[in-house]
Amino acid sequence: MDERKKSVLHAIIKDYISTGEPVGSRVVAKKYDLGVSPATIRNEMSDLEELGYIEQPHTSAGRMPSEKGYRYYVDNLMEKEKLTSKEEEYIHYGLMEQINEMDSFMRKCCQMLSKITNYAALVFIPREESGRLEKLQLIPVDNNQLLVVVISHTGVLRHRLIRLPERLSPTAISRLESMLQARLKDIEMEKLDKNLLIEAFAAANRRQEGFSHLLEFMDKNFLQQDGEKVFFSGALNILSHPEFKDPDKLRDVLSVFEEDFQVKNLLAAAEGKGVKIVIGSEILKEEMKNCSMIVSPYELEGEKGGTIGVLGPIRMSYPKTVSFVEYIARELSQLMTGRGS
Amino acid sequence: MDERKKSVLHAIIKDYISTGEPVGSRVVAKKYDLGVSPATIRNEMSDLEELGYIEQPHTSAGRMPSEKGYRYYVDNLMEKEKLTSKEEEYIHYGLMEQINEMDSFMRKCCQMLSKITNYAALVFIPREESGRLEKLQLIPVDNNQLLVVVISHTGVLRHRLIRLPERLSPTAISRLESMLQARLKDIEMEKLDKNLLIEAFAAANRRQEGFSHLLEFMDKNFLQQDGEKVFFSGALNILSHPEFKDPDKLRDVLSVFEEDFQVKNLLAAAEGKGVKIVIGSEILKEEMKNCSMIVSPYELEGEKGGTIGVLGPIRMSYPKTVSFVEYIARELSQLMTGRGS
DNA sequence: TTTAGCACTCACTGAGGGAGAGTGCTATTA
DNA sequence: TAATAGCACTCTCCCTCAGTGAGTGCTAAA
Repeated sequence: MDERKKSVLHAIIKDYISTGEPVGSRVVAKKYDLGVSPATIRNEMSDLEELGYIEQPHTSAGRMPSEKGYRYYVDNLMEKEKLTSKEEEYIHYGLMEQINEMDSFMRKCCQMLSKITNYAALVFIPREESGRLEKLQLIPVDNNQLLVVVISHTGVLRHRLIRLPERLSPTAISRLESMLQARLKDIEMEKLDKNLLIEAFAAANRRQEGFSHLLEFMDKNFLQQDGEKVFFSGALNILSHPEFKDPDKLRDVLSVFEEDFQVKNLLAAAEGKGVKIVIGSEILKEEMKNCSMIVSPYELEGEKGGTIGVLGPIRMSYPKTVSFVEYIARELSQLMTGRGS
Repeated sequence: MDERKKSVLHAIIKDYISTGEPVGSRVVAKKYDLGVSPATIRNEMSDLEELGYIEQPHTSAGRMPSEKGYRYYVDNLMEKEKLTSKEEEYIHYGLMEQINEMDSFMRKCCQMLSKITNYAALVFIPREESGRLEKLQLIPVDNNQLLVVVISHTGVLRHRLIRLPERLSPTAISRLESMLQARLKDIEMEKLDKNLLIEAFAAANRRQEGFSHLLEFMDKNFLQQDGEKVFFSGALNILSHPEFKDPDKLRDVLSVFEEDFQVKNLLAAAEGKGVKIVIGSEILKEEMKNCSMIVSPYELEGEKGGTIGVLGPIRMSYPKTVSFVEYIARELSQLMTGRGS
């Protein structure tokens, strides 16, 4: 792969990304003046095709990059395009607006990313590490209801209202509370489900406490947190890219957005360190073979957080989009650090 | 509008709904034998067109219903199509699977509706009436954090973790607790925002309690519940209807699903008693002029709940879809009654 | 009032042909 | 030996044109 071949490949990919049309030898020679004639370019193109970096939709059409070509491009040829300070400001102040509440902030990041890139944006928020149980408190609401509040040593809180089969006296409640507290303290919050409570109640029963009928009123994931979350935004941006004018392809792509876990899998598969570009069939999902993803991890409170990224057509404006994803992931990490709540 | 005109209109609409093609006089005469010749039908059609119930895409094409035609159809001609007992069972047991948790149950209803009708389904859950404050409790989590729990007389619960600027002694906390409790008891939960707390703290300050610096750590909608929620499902079903093969129309419709509040407005506009059918431009949203909606209110715990409905092309299978919406709204109301939590 | 007959309209389809873009090959040049 | 110019060839795209078929509206007859 000599220098000239690289230049030709680079020119073809740049042109194809901006026009969407197969690019011919004449255009390469003229627009990206490499100082040689179209004929020479043709020879180089012929070689590049043999090497698998470009392909022809049909004889007598220009060339367009293959997946391998894109791969080579993002790995070796592409120069990231820096954001202008205007863009950075726009993003920064846009995100600041929603800084108060985690969920809406994440949503905002997602919207911002989709809006500014004009691709679909995805955000994955992992299950939060909630630590060990620190405190359990029972608060009587009225004669029929009892509020169970559980707090972990990291400050994560869960609560649940349960119905009481009968009135419990304040002393009975506080006895139950200290029994449970003693029994469950320091246990992993993740393990806090009904089975564990059954055990705890069984132990209490051995001391004739007789609370076990309470169990009937708790369901299986008693205090289990929902955990993982996925946001996406701008799914419709796909409509504006001509490669998805075919309804079947469109359906393929959009169908993934119908189910959260699919989006999650998508992002999970691309996990890694730093910005990562996944091209076409490298996304191991048949429906996505016409797409590329650019994803980046982000941090929460200085620790590994989730993943944020965009999904667009393979013919994506990589240099700019990479910078956007990178910048927003960094902003997100910074803004989510040291703010509490 | 004599009987024969009605029959012709009915036939045209039925045929058009099932085929999507403009229907000609020959087809009406043959398939829906009215005992007259195509020529007679043609005369009737000519009249119906003059009356505005049907229209022609171009001369020499068959006729198709106008919005007015559909309106007349759903009001006067249509017979609801009963569900088979198989369908009822399928829905019933499908919904039962998710009965435990309100949110996922609503989501399930929505999915069920979209799946079984093959249109897009929408569910609106209104802000819950949460009643008056019954009990306020402060639970220290650690030296830096305080959990505020608020319970209404109807049993609705909200909580919030706040950071403390400094350590507070248990007695200080319980003093604060009883002060707030006394001050805020019986207040409408809806009004519970920061302004109210400022007042409460101000009152406390007059007695030199000095907790007002806590205020800096609360944000504006301190204990405000998010309230309204919107689910939708099966937006992609629209893709399978040929009237949306035009990307612009498709975009119009799908864009509404990008923002919750738009979906909410859509449903809100169609509120009423019983199943309601909204046709084409009756939906007062330009983007939706090619769609119809069938919506129904549902009940929560015997009281007015939210709205559930489907959105599809104007050429919708009304008789069946109405029954589906009706049945699911009824199931939903019944299953959401008398289960607590 | 209904029907049969008939001329007319219009969308759709497929064939045919020209234009244009681009290639591959070959012979020539530096 | 590498680069170039020339040229024939290929293939898509677009336009036109005629044929077909579905369906209508009108008129005259039953």
